[in-house]
Amino acid sequence: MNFRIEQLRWGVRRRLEFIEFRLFWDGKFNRRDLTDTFGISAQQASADIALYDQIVPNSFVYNSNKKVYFCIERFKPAFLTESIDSYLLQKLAVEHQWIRLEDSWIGNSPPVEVASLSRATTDASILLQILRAIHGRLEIDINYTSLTGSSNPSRTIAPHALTHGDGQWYVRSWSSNHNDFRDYSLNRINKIFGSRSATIDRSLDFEWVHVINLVIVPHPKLSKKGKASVARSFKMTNGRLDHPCRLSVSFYLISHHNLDLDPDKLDPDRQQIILLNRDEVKNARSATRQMSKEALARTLTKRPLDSG
Amino acid sequence: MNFRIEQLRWGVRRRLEFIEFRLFWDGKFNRRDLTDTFGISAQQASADIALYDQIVPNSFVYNSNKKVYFCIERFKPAFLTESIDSYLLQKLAVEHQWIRLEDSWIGNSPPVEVASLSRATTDASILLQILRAIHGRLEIDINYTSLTGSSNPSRTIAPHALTHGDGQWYVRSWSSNHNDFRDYSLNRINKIFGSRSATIDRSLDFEWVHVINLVIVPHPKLSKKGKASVARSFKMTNGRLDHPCRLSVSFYLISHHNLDLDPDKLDPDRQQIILLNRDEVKNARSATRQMSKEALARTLTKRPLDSG
DNA sequence: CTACATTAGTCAAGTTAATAGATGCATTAT
DNA sequence: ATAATGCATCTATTAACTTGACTAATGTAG
Repeated sequence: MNFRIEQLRWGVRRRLEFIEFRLFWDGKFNRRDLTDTFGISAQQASADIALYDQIVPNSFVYNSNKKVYFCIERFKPAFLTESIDSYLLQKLAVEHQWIRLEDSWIGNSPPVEVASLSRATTDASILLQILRAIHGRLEIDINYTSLTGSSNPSRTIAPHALTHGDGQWYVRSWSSNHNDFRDYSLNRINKIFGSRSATIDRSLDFEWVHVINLVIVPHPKLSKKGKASVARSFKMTNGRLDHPCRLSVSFYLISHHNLDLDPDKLDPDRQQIILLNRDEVKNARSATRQMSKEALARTLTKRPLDSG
Repeated sequence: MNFRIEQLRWGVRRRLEFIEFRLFWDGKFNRRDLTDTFGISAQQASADIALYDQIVPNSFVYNSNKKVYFCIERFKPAFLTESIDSYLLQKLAVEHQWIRLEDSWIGNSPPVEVASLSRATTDASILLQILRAIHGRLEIDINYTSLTGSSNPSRTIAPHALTHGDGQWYVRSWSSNHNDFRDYSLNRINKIFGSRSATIDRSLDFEWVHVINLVIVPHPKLSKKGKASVARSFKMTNGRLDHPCRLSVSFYLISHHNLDLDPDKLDPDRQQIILLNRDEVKNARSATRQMSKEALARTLTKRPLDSG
């Protein structure tokens, strides 16, 4: 019989994919795994197993002793998109408790330890309101816990984008209180009260709009082999990485990799990479801030803007 | 009619979940979204939409003008048990190109920028062989690009666990060449040739087994408000975080958050947190290394060990 | 050693889910 | 005006899945 994977229904395909995922990464599975994961009957699970055997012959053998199906070495996966990330990503997500173990396809897996400090999570309704505000071009009043902190927690912001930096989510927004564009940490927004149409033109956020090229090279004091290794790890070409990124985001990258410090301040092993065009980036940031301020001053003295 | 969500079949449930996900996070969806995502017919999609309407009444209205279903404010989701993470996690994974946009449920979403340097990915077959080695308690010969590097790239390691630190995956292993336990970066393993039964007892990896408590507090030079904010962000209780972690993993945490530096070396805003029991951790590490060495010396002089 | 639980496979009968094909209706683009 | 798109709904048919009944191999408790 001739089977075409594409013409299988979505549900069936996912189950066969599951069988393959387990076979590939765990080297084994049994019928129970299927019935538990998808809530199907034992008969249907048997049928699926038989179907997979037809589509990918010689992929497993049943060991009636241990009561599991073992994979046959060098079987050719037909469903998996061969991305390693699907496995490691699921492991990471499970370890971080981002998803439940039951919702992942990870079966028997080795001990894993994830080095990270867990952060406070944002309330879903807060994120939802932020998304609505971004979409509807709204200006919202928030209760915010600032780090350097004025005593008044009230802010009025007009958010327009999300940023992820260093394990945290930020919302890029116009701040009516400061008359410029800033990042607000999602999990420091305690409450949202009141909203109205925004009067600021998002395209005036020059630090967001302006993309700069970070030129990154291995730390010069590393050995030749060390440099080559770091270069490969960061996917550099000719020992150099050109990483374009928005000015407003460059801050997180620079701070995360300590790229703003003097190269001698930390060990080469620790530092690993340095920013070649440090001054250029620094100048671009201050120049852009200045430009932004002037542009804002011009538009604000004329009339409030609302971008279509 | 009475519907119970639990008795719906897996495939149907996922589709209704999808409708709700889009309604909740995007505020809208249309039939096309369903047919495209799940490869079902238009008729079935219509049926699903009608079914969702029965189960969760007053959740959406059809706008024949714009040809989309819009969510009704304050509808009560019935399927999404998940938190905010299901949304942000998917966004992050898509941005990192860990998963394809088509495989996520993210629809229309705001601009997002992720601050991170992409790392080289590991070959699936390498990870697979590592997993097999961990599982089968094997010792493997690898070709490894070390950072500090001897000129000979060959190593013989007996891996026993995976570690994720600072954006990279490592495999915790016994090194026959160095006679101790070390971390090997997954994407610096170029090739695996040869394998045999391991002769080392994993439980002798004291730095892995030993769990220490990292005592973390906000940077003392932060303002009172700043401290409170940092405390909340890191989910501290009484302004203090007790974070238990394996000694071998503590290194990544400490280095990532610059916890080994003198608190004065970096700005409080930048440093944010400090490690209160720095010396204790340091001593524990060297003591454990010493203990490990002695234990190894004892067992190796007697006979090769193999843990059951 | 027997009795029993577990895991698996299969056949048959019946239900539910999904498809194809066809019709109508409303909106938007040409 | 005409074509194209998106949705709803009807009928007939097929594929997917379930329940129920029966068989077989293995491991374990008594």
